[in-house]
Amino acid sequence: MKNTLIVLPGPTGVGKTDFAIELASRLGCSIISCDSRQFYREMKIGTAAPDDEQLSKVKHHFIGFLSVTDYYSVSLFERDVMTLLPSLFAKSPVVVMTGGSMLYMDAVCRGMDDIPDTDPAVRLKYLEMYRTEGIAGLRIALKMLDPAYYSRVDLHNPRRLMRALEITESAGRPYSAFLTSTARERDFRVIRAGLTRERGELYRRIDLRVEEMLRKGLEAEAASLIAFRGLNALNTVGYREMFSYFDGAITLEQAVALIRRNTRRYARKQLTWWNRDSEINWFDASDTERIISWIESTLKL
RNA sequence: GGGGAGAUACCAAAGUGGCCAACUGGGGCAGACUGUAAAUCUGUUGUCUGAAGACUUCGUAGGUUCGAAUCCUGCUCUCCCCA
Repeated sequence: MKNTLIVLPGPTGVGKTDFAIELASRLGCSIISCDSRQFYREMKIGTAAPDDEQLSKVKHHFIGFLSVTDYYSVSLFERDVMTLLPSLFAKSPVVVMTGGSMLYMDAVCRGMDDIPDTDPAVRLKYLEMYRTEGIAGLRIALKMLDPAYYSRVDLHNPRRLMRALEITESAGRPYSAFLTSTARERDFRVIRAGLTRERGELYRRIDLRVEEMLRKGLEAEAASLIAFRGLNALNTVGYREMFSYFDGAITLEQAVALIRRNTRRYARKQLTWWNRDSEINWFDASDTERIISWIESTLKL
């Protein structure tokens, strides 16, 4: 049997963690977590990271291996997973990967193009340009430096514009020149079983999970991280809302309502992303046996 | 009991004779996405339609007018003040 990565995408709160543990236990393999916020060890509660009991059942990788102050990125994740996988496949012909970070998942399954690192000073330069000249300034600059990308980028999105500009300037070549839009060859097979649920059911589970986070001490966890609120890792549902509660801008009740709402939105966004991935076979997450039997029969093919 | 204010689409809230199917915000729904991605951004939101367009809306029942969410009258309800 060819080495196979069993990928389980699914919206937040759908029940990926439990299912992945069940599956990996049966297959006797370990789990690669693909959740860009569960990477951080200081953010266990708000990201609903697997707890000690769950972690003791199956070996997990990429849970809590970073500090919020560490720099990390999609391409580093791709590199780290590619480095780790051979050793995992040496122990088992299958490996389970689950999580909610769409781009990170794609990076592992299809690869990211090689794009050079940027000079932080260049990023600051364009951030400053955005502040002083607004989106229009970024557009003018991009139109000049990378007309090809300009013609297809979302011209309303400052992040995308600044990113393209900083790459172009740092590398001395247009950003678009680095984009190949071809999937990278992998020496293992990838099969995808998407976990979803009926929308109302998913929303109910999200609400319950937010309640559980509060019981487990989300407020205290967020409070302990308030000094790091400016870091990217903390620009995360569950923490942002708590910070504005600490600021006195909203009540705790409002913060909780916002966390629920923003989590639902995130779930929808995830579904939108995966919607265009025709290689995902979708299942109702409650159909554990059905999913497992599909995976087992697919592995034999 | 007396006086005043108001009832607008899922919610809030503009509109005070034609440019109104109705500003705007929220929410909902949909979409984009190549190292900030749980981020960042976009569209749409009365009904039917692919669209042009048609049809039904602004508490309710009438009326005035070529024409009403906008003016008049009755009714219902809500809020505030005085008793």
